[in-house]
Amino acid sequence: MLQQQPLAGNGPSNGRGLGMSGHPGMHALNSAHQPSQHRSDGGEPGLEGTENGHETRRDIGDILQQIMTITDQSLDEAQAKKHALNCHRMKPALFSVLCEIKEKTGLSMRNTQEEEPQDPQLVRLDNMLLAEGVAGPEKGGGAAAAVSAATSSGGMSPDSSLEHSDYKSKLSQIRSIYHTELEKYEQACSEFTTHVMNLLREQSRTRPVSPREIERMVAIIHRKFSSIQTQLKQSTCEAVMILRSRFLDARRKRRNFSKQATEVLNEYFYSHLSNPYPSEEAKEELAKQCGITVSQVSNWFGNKRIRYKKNIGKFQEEANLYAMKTALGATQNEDSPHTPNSTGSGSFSLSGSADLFLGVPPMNGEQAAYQMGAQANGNWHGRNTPPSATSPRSDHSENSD
DNA sequence: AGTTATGATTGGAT
DNA sequence: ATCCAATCATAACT
Repeated sequence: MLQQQPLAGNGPSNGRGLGMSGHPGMHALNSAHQPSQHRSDGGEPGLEGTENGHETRRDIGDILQQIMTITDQSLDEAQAKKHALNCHRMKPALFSVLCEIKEKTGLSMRNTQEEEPQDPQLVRLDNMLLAEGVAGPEKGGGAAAAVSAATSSGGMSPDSSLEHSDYKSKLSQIRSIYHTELEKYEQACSEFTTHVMNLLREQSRTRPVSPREIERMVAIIHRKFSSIQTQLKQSTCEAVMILRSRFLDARRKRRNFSKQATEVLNEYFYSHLSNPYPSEEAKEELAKQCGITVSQVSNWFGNKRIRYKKNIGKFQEEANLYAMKTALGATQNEDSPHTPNSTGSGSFSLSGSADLFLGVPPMNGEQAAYQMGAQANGNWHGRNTPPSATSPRSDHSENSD
């Protein structure tokens, strides 16, 4: 490194070998391989000429030059050269000089305490995987907890154990993949680390490498590798999320509500036909009764309203049925219950109950009686809707699917 | 298989 | 935020 500074402004060198050939100080040395310059006595490129300081310096320069150009050589060449240099008499001296220089520049001590900031993303992924039961110590508990937590928010069907086991098996699949990949990763990481450490140890014979430095190098390697780890964790998280959405997205695995639940909902709907908009409390109550969520109740009423409105005729039978039920329930307390006659015209025997409105379905005659009842105090579907609500065929099929 | 029923979602309006 | 209307996706039925 101390040689590099003067080189900086030395443009026209060819780049390889750090442009050593252009160094003013090295210039003389460059010609050292000319046979006439060196080897004053036989083959030993040694310190023989102690009485001649000049020659010694040249020799050192020669060695340095060899070191610097070692990267330009083939592997075998370099290996041979390395060995030669290691056995060189000057080596210990040079080594100590390098150590000294290094000490002075303080490079070995710089940045020694670089606390790892613990990548927040990695932490988050770790937590997530832990929560999903993928990274945890034991399966079963974590996964089941995750599933039940998720289902509780999305409405649980009574017979979802099948889906749960399916989910669990898929999750454990992901889990095993994750673990094998993680293992592979760890193995590769440690392999590479030991490889680099060996290299460094090897190098420490020719250049000063403090154990601190090795430590740092290891840390750097780990940091680099951790991005791979992050990627693995991220894709695992994604897989889990996809799995979850696939299994928990009720839209994909739609289950009809239980008969009893639809019964309850329909009862409410038809007994509040004039204003079928349950309050928040009512929704909660209905949800509890039906074993579904409040939002499912809202969905149900939304669907019901629109479908009822669209084709009232179709729902007349159902409406009558529930009206009858309610009527029966309401008239049970009375002494003189009327016979609920569905064919009779105008059987308003149940007008006593709160919201009841029901007329009898005139099979062909549209919904005149109904609307009277329904609109009497609600008018909830009295908006300006397409006039022919009962004939949905009116719109030409424009399915561009 | 094709059709209907039905729960959920989406986009827009209020 | 809630509702409507259209639409999707699946269950249930024929």
